[in-house]
Amino acid sequence: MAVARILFTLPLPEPFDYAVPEGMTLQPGSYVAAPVGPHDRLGIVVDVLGDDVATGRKLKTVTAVYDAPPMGAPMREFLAWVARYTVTHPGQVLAMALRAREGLLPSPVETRYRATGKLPDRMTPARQKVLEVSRTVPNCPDLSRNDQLWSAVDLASAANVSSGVVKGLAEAGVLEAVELETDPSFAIPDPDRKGAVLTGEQAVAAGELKAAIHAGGFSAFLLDGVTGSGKTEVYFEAIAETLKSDPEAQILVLLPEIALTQAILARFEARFGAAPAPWHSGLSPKDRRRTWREAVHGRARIVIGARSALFLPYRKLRLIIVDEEHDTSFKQEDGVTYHARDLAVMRAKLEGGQVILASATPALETAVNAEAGRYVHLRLAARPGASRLPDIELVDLRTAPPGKGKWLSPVLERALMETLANGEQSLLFLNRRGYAPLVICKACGERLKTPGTENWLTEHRYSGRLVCHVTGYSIPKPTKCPQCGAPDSLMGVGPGVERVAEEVRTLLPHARIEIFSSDTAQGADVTRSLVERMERSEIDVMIGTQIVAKGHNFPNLTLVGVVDADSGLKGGDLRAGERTYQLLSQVAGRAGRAERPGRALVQTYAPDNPAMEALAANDRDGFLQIERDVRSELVLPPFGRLAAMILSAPSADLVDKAALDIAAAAPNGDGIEVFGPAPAPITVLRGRHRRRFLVKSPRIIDLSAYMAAWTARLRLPSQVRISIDIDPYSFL
DNA sequence: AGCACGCCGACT
DNA sequence: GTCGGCGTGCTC
Repeated sequence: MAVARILFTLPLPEPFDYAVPEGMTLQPGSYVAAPVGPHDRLGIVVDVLGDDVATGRKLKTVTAVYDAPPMGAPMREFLAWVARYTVTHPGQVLAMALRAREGLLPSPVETRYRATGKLPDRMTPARQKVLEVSRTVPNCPDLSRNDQLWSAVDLASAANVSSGVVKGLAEAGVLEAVELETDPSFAIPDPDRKGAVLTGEQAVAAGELKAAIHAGGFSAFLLDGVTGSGKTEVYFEAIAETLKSDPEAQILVLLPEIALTQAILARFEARFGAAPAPWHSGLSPKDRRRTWREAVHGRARIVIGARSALFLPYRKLRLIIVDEEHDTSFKQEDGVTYHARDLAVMRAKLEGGQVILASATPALETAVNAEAGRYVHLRLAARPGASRLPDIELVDLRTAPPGKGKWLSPVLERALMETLANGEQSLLFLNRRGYAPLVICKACGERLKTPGTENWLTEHRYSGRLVCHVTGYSIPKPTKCPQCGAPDSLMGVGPGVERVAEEVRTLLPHARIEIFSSDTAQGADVTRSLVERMERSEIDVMIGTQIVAKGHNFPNLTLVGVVDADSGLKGGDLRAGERTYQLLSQVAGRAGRAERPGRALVQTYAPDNPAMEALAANDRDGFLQIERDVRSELVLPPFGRLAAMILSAPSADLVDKAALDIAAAAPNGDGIEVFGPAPAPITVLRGRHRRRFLVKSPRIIDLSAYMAAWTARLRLPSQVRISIDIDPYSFL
């Protein structure tokens, strides 16, 4: 009798051994159920061993093996590598891969009815009505074909009869029952449909990708081109080539969550004649199960998803595309902390496939890898068609400040007036929701905060509330100061989009003004309607948060004003300059995308900051060079390594005490510096007080191993929890 | 992660 | 005298 070594989706210290029953064949990667304590649990076989391993041991028996292709060796290696790198339990990483475990079972079926053409022996008005309705197509989103397939309930209610009538007709053979899979397979993409005609430069890039796919084996590419340069068309060619090269090949396209729109799905469908399989946190349990099952069986050929789609156990993953690879939403911040872009490269390497990182403003890490030759650098410089990048001007707020109580400088005010007079549109960008980011009492100077924290409350006039953007805490705006009791003394300080809108209304009383932020654009419908009205020029001035930076193309937009370009630079975040550059160049790129030339005015108190200078000069590579030198000098990523340890406990007292013990337990290491403890970026989260250590090391040090060694020897009170974040992104 | 076992405070 | 708090340890 063989022995199976099984890794469970539980934080057990190691894989457990089980006897394999007669007649069950298992192999490494098989999905199995086996008893752990009183319950059967899901796991995968990591090894199949001889019966000598069982001698002298009382082993339990594997309960069942699921009918799915076993998880391949590259995926299992990937999961093990992720666990080690992120200092997480292997079982917990496995749980991420098996998040839709219902997909291991066959699709549920539901019974539908259709007319057979036979007539009942006895016709009644009710039966007549049912027959009429049954010849129409039900309004059912799951049926892509023109199927006249009705569920008994829908048919009865559409015909306005009782379900007994339908049942009777089915028994009489007038209606026939059809079993329909609840989770049908996805349509198969067709790589031979014609794509867009590529420009010379695009064809060269596509040619390189195709050659690598044809040659096989791991290779990584940076597809580097401004918005509108045709990156998508180029990687479509790589997808088509991969589909052609192997009838079982699967392709994963990773996008920032916010970019996973109907529009991008439609674009894939137009190119390949089939919509890709979607994967993101908002999927219904049914859709989640469907995509998971189809991915595991290798039937979903193209999966398009947010960062977690990287953990699906594809049967044969050959190509990964990370679009907008610089986007910080690829960094998972809670639970298992990982960066999907970095992991995508590792996964492609282990699978022996290709990975394409696409961006107009590559992350420094990516640029450095490309420069070092680890990635093939494909450049798309030209913007096809008449559109061109806007002229970017810095507005020096030190010499041309806004009037008292205002946030728009005279230069920007004039530009807004001119643009309106020309019948063109303006977009003002300010990455601050609400009316004012801080509320103080004029009488006593009290700053209103979320109780028990240092988080300021933001005034929202739209809703008449004070809201904490960190914890979600929210109260109606008090009529008197909660500290000193002075009436009508609370005053909003600093600008938010609502206040800027108010200022524009005063400046341009006849303009049509809208705010576009996560507060005003709740739900896909409202968002779409705002975007459509902007496209149809029914809005003159749009004031938006970073939600406007992504992807929309407004042909009549010719002026972009950045109200406070410096806000992103504050806070000592090591990627602050980089992120500011990426965001601002993306926002500025919204202007003048059609025939009309655009203009971007960027208000700043720091016009000589390298990020600002490079932005004005449209010199991305120059900017990256400066950032690179700074990071290299300071031995920060990607030239050094960083890790964070966050500890939390129900009380500040407890967490501070634990922090001292943890600090004392830090192992010594050559070149390793430990900073902290300090209050964590979010000091109080869900009732838990948090402290953080930051660890810095040279590149050659295995920082994951160091963090693992440090935590392994800690003995902490059970209320204190610790989590490790390798290569943290938030520092504030 | 669950779940059971085990030792100290407010109840019938 | 018990019911129940959650701290500690185990699961092949």
